[in-house]
Amino acid sequence: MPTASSRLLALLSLLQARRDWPGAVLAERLGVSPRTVRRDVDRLRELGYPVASAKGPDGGYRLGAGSALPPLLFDDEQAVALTVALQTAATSVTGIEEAAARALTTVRQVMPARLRHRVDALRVVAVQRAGAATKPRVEPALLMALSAAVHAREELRFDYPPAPTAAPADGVPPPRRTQPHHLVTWGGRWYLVAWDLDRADWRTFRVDRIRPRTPTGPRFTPRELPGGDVAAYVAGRFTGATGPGDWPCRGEVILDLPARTVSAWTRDGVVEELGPDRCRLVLGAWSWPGLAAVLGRYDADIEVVGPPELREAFAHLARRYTAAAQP
Amino acid sequence: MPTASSRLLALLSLLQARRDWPGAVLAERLGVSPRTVRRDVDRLRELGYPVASAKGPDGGYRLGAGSALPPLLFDDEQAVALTVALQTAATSVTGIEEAAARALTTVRQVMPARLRHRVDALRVVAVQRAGAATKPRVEPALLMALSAAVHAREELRFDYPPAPTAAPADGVPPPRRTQPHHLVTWGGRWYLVAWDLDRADWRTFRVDRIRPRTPTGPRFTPRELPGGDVAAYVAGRFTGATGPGDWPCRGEVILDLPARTVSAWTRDGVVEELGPDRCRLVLGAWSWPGLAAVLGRYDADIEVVGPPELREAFAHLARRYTAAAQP
DNA sequence: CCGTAGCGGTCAGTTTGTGTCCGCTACTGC
DNA sequence: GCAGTAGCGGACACAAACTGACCGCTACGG
Repeated sequence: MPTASSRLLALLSLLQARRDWPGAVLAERLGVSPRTVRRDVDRLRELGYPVASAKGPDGGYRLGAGSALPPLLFDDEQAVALTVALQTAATSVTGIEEAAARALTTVRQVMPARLRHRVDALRVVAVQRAGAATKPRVEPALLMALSAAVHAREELRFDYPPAPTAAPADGVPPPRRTQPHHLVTWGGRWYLVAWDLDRADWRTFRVDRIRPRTPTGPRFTPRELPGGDVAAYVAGRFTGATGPGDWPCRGEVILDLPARTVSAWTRDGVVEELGPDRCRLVLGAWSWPGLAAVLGRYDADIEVVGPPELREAFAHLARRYTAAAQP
Repeated sequence: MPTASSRLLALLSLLQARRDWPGAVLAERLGVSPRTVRRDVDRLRELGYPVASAKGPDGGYRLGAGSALPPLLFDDEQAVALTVALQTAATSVTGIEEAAARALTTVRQVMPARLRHRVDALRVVAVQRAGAATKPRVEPALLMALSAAVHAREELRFDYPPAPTAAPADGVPPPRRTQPHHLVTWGGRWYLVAWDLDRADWRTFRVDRIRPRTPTGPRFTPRELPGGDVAAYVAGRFTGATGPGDWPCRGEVILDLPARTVSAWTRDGVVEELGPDRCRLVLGAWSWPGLAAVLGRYDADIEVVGPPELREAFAHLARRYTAAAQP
């Protein structure tokens, strides 16, 4: 039998059972020398268990907070929030579902019995919106690394292979040099909002395509994001001007509908009121026919402001729809 | 570092998180050979942990119930998952963001310092998809009450006011009598999947409209959901037959595109492969023109299978698009 | 009846664990 | 402040274990 491993677990339960354990007693109980006990305690500490020790007479080892002692004082709402958030984590963020499940069982352990029961009773089924399976998985370590750079305000270099749809460039693109400002999740995908030092402009990078290079660069002083609000910036990024690989097509139309109605039905895009039953809509999409199709959703007369490609797409779709309407 | 001992703890943690773990997957996760995984499992069994295993295809390891686990600690991945899940909780579930934030600070307290720093460094901005603000807030207490009924298998009576869009009925509808089976979140909304005793059929209720009545009824024996899988049932509910207030229009078309391509671009809906470049798509929407418009996104020839309303909608949209294409 | 997946034996090479010995430091009580 | 106690940790040599590779075997499901 593997004496070392099982002894470690035994040591854990001994430390759990009593407040103070002199090293000599532990040595005897575990059948090893005091030196080995000290080594085992070290190992536990390396694993993260907070083992406190006191020197001098009445010294000894004791298991500190963090694993058992103070049952975590959650109120009911916190317990519900924890459970729901961890059980549905996969819906908004791919790639961490299993870690989230483990985290839930871990916190469960340090809860008072009453809350533990609540957690057990709360079983949530999070149904993915279809298409979620195709979302890229993001490594927790990568998230951590990027966020650490944001937090430390350290310049970040990374490789960023172009999207496969992009035209093949000549040779390997040089690494990006950036000042990372925000880590953002939007629609189940991760983005890094950063100032691109070479392009001297803000960029929104897909986290799953980022390959960080070491070492990180010097510290930088954060700039102010245009508009100040990250959420607004990112939301606008996907509807406004063409970003790197995002919304290659962007068009402008006038709809015979109240601005209120249109914005209620519009996920992204900019709506501007022109009259009680008339508004301007600027919207982005991956392709011109796609954009034209989306604009058809509004069941209202459409006047194309531009660009011409959008007009052509409407003509294209009109032909296709005419054909589809034939029995 | 004692790789063997910590690996045992990691193995325990993994086994807790999921029902079934193929040996090969565990081997990869732990960074050892499958042989060593088998040995580790043996060790756990020697230490008294009930690890069940199944041979053959779909085999794997699973942790039996009932054993007292050693105090497990958060590892790096759990810390990241916890932080991300709690910071982005509002994205998938409205109404718990504040409780989630408080829960995070509470959990933070029982983490080793190293992980605490990681948590602090991980700052995530969760950007709502537009339209999320209109999502109804759901009370944690209500979720808890419903989930408790599901867990306890107690029949549930509740008032369920009809959607405001429905025709005004005469008088107040009587309370629903149901056998609640699953609590489901989908696209930021909450649903209760239950067997409606009066209608003798399955129903999907919007949680935010449910007003429970007390007391709850007697215990019931769960029925089997058609198809067995809740996720599939709910997903189908919103794309298939008309549910309560969901997807009033549903149509079927054949597209000249590979099924893979279509499902990659389809949030909801059922895709069926008909050939290498041909597939059937069943999709739901709020209106016929809306459905026709969405189908235009795929930039492929469309053959309408039915219903006739969809064909008409295509003709309607064709006229509109022709007009829009005029300068 | 075949493919998958868990089971377990053997073996060699290497890593780790262990006890012993020893000097050091922190705390307590006298 | 001085002794005694108890935890800390380096060094070292020997023993034990762990690990991966390779093997054939057994259930199970289709």
